Amino acid sequence: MGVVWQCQGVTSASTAGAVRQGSLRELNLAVVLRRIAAAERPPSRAEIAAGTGLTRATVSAVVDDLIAGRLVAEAEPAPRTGAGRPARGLVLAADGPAGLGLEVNVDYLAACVVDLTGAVRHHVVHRADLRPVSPADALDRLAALAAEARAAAVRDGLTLAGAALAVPGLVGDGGLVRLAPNLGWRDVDVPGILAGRPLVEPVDGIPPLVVDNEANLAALGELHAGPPCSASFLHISGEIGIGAGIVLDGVLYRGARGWSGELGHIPVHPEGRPCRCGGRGCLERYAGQEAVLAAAGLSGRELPADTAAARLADLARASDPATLTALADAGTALGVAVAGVVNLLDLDTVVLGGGYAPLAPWLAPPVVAEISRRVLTAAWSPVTVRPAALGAQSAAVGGAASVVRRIIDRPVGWLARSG
Amino acid sequence: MGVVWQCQGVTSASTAGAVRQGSLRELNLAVVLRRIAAAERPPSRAEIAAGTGLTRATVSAVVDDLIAGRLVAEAEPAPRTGAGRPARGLVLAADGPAGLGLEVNVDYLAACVVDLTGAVRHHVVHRADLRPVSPADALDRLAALAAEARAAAVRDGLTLAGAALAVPGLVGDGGLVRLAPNLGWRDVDVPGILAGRPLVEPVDGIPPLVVDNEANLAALGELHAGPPCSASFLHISGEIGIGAGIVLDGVLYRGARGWSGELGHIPVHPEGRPCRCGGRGCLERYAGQEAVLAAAGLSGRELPADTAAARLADLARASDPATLTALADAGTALGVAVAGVVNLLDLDTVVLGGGYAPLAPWLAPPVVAEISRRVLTAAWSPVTVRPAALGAQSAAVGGAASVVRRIIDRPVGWLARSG
DNA sequence: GCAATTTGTTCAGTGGTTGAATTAAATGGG
DNA sequence: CCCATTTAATTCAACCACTGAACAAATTGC
Repeated sequence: MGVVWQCQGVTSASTAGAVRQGSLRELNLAVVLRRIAAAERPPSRAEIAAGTGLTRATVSAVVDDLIAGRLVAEAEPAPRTGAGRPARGLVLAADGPAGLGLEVNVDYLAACVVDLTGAVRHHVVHRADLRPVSPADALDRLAALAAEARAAAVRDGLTLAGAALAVPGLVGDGGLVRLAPNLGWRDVDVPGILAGRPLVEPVDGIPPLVVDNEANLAALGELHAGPPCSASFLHISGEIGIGAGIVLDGVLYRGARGWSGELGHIPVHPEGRPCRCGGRGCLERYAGQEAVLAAAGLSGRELPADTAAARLADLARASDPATLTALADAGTALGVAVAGVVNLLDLDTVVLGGGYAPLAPWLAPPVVAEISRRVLTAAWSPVTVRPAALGAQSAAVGGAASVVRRIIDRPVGWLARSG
Repeated sequence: MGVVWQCQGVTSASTAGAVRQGSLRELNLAVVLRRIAAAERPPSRAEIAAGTGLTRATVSAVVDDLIAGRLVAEAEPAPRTGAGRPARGLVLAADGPAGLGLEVNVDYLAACVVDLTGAVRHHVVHRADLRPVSPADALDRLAALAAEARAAAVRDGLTLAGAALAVPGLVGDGGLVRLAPNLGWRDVDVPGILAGRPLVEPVDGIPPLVVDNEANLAALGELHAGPPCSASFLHISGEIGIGAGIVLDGVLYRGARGWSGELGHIPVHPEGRPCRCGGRGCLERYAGQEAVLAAAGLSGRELPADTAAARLADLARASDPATLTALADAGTALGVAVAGVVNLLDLDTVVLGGGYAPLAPWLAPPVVAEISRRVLTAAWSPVTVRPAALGAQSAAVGGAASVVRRIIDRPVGWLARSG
């Protein structure tokens, strides 16, 4: 089994939308499964029929297929509501397909398994400074971690249907990592290096390995694996660089070339501090990790990137004046950039993730202040600023969740597998 | 026939996506019609079948329905290509349904009719300073203009299937114009005022009147009525305020509450000139019409808003130094804001529309300069900055085009009408 | 004139939804 | 305890729209 990369979200223009005979069932499988996934408590076949407009007969037939394919299970009877035959509740199966989420970052590797219900079933983290390690060696270690997670999943009766790898950098066509500055990677052909490693079972319609930006996958995690949230939000991953995942109307927006979310280089002081990107006054120079550490009187080189945020949070909790000022200034700069984004996109939620998550108590107030000062429509309806629900490891979880989401959105690929 | 407002792009969550028996034909009607609309030269039934994956038999049946419903017509035989029975080309009908586009702006009213092919069949403009006129009176005059356009359309055998009204302001639920500062409107219930005026024939699935922001409709015009363009772009309407219509992956993004596109209040100098919005250093204060006129030594009050841009263009063509400096500075400020947007959204095209369209020769170079300086990914693939293809009146045309687009995207509503 | 070729139509066959009738499983009143 | 009532889920004949193959139509080229 080879490892193939496939661009996410690209629909072939050739046969786009054509509805053939069998597509009817294919589409209705997805409709019913999505409804089960989105419901707050296990719905009955009758409720699904009433909600979708399909006949009870059709829903029964579709549900039979889903149960036979181990995507759905019948839950214990729901609490009595009144007269009549009791409904049998339907839930997503916890022993069917699962997604494998992987992450390479500056000072750790991670692998996790998420099942259909969105539960994180396994999670392994391997701490190590990966800057001096070659890409091939780093991916070797990652493959070992993945094999470990896979074995654990198989023991639970789960089938890994696909994998997603989060990297802190720009990803181009074919899973090529164009540039991951803090990792020191440039033009690394990840699928090529991992080729031949059996990470997952092949499933029609699910790419065996998707490589994506860390911020994008973290946003997907917030959307699919976290508690119910707004359909249009910005997830900010504050690391050394500042990336953002943009979710609009419930779908991740990747940009014309897949390079959206470069929040770190939004100008906040057009003729301010020079930036390594060639511009001046980029947000990264005011709210990036290095800038905040320097303003707080710490040197970023001394401590691993991952603990930098924790260190700052400790100092802030201890009311260290330099740290409090540094965080307030960073929050203001962040707020200026975010206010512009909110004015442009009319978002109702901003999520502080990555390294910003533990610092949210100090960053959120100045961000909110700038938003209410600068956003025209804030008067009519408020903008929520909150820390990421999944915390720092959300990229790997988000990647795994994006895999199971694909199955929910197009279950026929999985059903065709087991025959 | 009452006038009803309906929010664009909102799919009812209740029956979302359920595919019933008849939906099959409904969806395939749309697939085939879209293909005919998107084709560069009239495609044959066989070409459509090959392109969509449907059978020739199915395509024939679908096309028969479309021809019977006056949405499609057979074109004259295409030039010979070789052996075999010659194909009969299919084109969108020019005598079927059409859209009515309306616009209220500071110093003019406009009405236009666009047919299925995207051709502007009629266009009436009524110049008048509307700032001293009450909303009810302004809408009265607009209704008269609409009646005129309607009569002309009927003479051509066209049927008006829906109307869209562009206003320079924020539009809330129910077509309520929350705030149109330059018009002096606040909480104007447009559908209520126009209620009872027969603007269009009722067609299932097409709201009789959509009220929308001018920048949104202008972007839709660029997308649907202009020459083929990128699927992800920003259309900037530079008037007294600066609005933007955002098209992502071929669909207009309206925001969580429908208030996206407030480009004018993106901060470009966070502690710079105070703005009437309450913030400081908003783009509008550096690149808005009033700011540019003042920098060029002209007073905005003297001349109607519409001719201000033309006046500036004249002066620039005559190499007036103050005007050239003013435009260069405005372009730089615009470029700073746009660079941030492009970094965030990874757009490949920026369209200068509204009052910026005639000034594009002077504004585009500094915008391009800021983009190439500040956008990380500009090195890999360039960003196009160009004037709007439809020019200044694109909002009305875009509104009309958005109506016919609805018919192309869901023809069954129209077909159900004529029985 | 005839074979070759491509387009478009006809028609029996089939997959999947529909709607009504039927069975299943509970509650509650007499 | 029995039975009417109520709601859930299944069964089954009917029907709609697509499928695939065969056929008719229209043109080129030998």
